[in-house]
Amino acid sequence: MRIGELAEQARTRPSTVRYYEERGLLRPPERTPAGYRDYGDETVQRLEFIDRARAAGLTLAQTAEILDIRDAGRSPCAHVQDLLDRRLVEIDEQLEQLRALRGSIVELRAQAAATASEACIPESICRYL
Amino acid sequence: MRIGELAEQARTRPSTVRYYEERGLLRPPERTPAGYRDYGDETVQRLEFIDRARAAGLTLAQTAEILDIRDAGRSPCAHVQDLLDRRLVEIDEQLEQLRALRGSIVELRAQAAATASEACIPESICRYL
DNA sequence: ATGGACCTTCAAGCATGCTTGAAGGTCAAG
DNA sequence: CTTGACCTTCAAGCATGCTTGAAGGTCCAT
Repeated sequence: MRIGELAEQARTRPSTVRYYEERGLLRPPERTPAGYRDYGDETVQRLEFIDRARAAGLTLAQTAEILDIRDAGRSPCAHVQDLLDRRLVEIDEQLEQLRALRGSIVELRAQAAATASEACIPESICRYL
Repeated sequence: MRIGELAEQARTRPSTVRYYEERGLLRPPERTPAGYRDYGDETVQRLEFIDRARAAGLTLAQTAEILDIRDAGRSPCAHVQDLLDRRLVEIDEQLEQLRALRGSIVELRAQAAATASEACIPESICRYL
């Protein structure tokens, strides 16, 4: 299978497939006599795995690590569990930051509403901030 | 006041101040005979405003817009209110996405826990994803 | 007059995940 | 034999908010 068909089956693009190869997520495939990349069906699964990893918020570097472990013949599950656990911590931190940011914006609005518009003098630029 | 002292008073750095000037958030200041930038005290307030805008999650481009309006002699408050309202919508969307992502990771973990480790075959790469 | 702290400009780098462009080779159909 | 779709490599661009580096000028104290 050539790169175009592979990309289509995995719902991505040739440029992305080449990029993944460059980043070490895909191993360099066989080549046809003309130099075209020639993939087997299993590469579709691999691209789908990469997509699931992405959907879980893992970086390409982390995904490459997982694939390297699998390619070395070992089970990446423990590593993946660890990555997901840490991702969960990060997500909770991000959630907390976003909630704090949301709170401060709401508060800014409340303060501005309670402030006479005359208070919005050039020196302070804007009473909303 | 030269750029180093300005940066110190506003708790930032000379390189940042120059960058803000380049991005249009600060107007080109006077220059000393030697060509050094020469700032007045009000620039400290302006840098502090930029920092508050950043803390509210506004981009430099948006902050520049606000400052342009103020520099044109008009009140940017209505615009700022609009920006903050839209920022709030964005934050809510991001919160929703993060919550969804969190949920799917938790679910992945639950599924993996319920799956025999034998199911973690090379073809599927990892039962966690 | 020399050292060091400060300033100048302009260009490029960082991180992430790709995409786009340039210049060119391959291959099947008409 | 030409057209067009597809492929190749390598380099650079995008977006954001800066930082860092190179090469050089200024200024004050010693």
